[in-house]
Amino acid sequence: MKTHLTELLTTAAKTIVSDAEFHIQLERPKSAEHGDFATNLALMLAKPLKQNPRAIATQIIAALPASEYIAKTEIAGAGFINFFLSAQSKQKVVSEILSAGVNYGRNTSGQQQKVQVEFVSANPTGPLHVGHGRGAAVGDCLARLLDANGWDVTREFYYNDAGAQIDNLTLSVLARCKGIATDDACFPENGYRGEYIADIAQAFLNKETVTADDMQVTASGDVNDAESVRTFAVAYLRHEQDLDLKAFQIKFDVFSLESALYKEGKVAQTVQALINSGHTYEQDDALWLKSTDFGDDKDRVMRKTDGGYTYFVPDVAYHLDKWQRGFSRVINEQGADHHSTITRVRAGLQALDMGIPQGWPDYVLHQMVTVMRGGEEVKLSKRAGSYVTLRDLIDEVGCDATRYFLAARRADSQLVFDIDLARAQTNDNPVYYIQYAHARICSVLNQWSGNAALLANVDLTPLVQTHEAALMQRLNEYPEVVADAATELAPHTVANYLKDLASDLHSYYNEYKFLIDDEAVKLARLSLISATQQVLKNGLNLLGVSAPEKM
RNA sequence: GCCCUCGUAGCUCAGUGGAUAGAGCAUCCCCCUCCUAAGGGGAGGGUCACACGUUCGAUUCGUGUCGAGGGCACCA
Repeated sequence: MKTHLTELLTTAAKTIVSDAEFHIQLERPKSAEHGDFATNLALMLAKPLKQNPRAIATQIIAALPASEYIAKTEIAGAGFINFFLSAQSKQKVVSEILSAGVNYGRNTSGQQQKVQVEFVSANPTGPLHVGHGRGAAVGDCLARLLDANGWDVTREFYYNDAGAQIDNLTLSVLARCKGIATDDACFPENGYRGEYIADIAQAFLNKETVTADDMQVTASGDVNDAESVRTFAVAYLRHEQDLDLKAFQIKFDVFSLESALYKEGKVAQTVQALINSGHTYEQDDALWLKSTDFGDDKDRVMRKTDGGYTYFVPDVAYHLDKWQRGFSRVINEQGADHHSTITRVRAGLQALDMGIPQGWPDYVLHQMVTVMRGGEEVKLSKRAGSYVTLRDLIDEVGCDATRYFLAARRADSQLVFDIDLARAQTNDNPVYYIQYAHARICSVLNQWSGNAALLANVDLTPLVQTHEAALMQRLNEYPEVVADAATELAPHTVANYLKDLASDLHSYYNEYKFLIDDEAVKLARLSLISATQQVLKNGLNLLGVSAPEKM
């Protein structure tokens, strides 16, 4: 419809502005009084034509080719042209949805190009916390959105399993094995003090076996074998995180390990490639990258005087690996506390001189999450010690509500997670509000004894009420929401849309009855709510939230 | 000190270079003989942090100030 209107306006505009440059902007007015679509074309042409915008609007409307889809046009405000669509063209969406089913809203703009979404990527040093949960919800939703837009999506999780944090973890577990209390002076100064460390120590002493992804590790039980403690602790925590992810219903296609980059020589190769490209230099017994050549505010050390690499070197190696695996597009979803790595990783990749685009990869950063209960901030978890775990949250409010709340806000604004609200089974809670709309429709359709398959072909002309028009208009917007959310990398817009759609449905539900004697009106209405049910389901699926048939 | 993000109703948050800035909660008033009241309708509530620019038009774009959070190591 948008395309159609754009064509009409282009034709009309050409009769007024010969060859001048203009482009058609169409928007959906906030108020129904302003029609179904509006354009500011006359306002934009006012300056070059040096004419009153309303006068221009009159000329445009006069030059507009006739269309069966448009019921009325009018000039409003400073010079807006408002379009009112015919009832018939609004009704079309219902049969479109019912015939497309789960595919309604999907498009092929991604042309099956490969895209990788890397998210969560927690260090294997503890259970996942709320922040990881936000990354998981946003990242998974991004992946679903890209898939819906025709991209070939790979979900990837990267483990920093080779750095100082892991040494720290090892020391903490060792201390626990030896029975050193967390408040003892002998306990590692920056050690991990959560209860889970004691669990790992106990399991290690019991010589247990743990499995994570593709690895299986059996503990030696020997407290003098630090290497065994290290591998066991990492495997144990990866397994824990696997369980966290499972509880959150998130699946990854690929797990990448930092340690593997070292083992396979990719870190060394990357360093050599950087040296060869001439963007490095030796100074003070260290190897430096001239990252200032690529927009960084200072040069960065790559190899320390002790011979070890700084953390960003494996990061560059990892991203080079992504590039070589054929991901011309990569989106990294991470906490905003990592934003300083962006410049460095990109600088490192530029320094390789391998034709990697300047702005590659893309980043989506999320801000911090504060958890509230009973009006007070929740900071501690018994299991993890210093932070609220994702599992605590899922156990308390459920997977659906957790996913919804963590994905329903703009990633770049700070998020307050209100546990009481997420638990509430009332209209306070947007998750239930949306799911309830879906369940209500299911209930009505169940009570109707007819054949649902026939609804795709009923006569829709009885759908003339204001509530029906509003609902159809909303359903019509869904494909744009899916497309825009992916373009903007903004999953939260899907959540907002669903809330609005549910609201339209509830209003309609309260105003009219569906199971009535008038067969023609009944079928048309059932058809409309059936289409609404489909879109609610498709949209909830993008968020990874279930669409229950009963509540 | 420098860099990044944010600042919109009492609270949690949407939103947009354009028409009277929206929703939910909270407050107040209404609506089940009726397909799920986990619902609906209505009222009140705003200097879109502040200032100055760009623009026909700025809450939206730019600069500065203030406030919140984060980042600024041969830590990860």
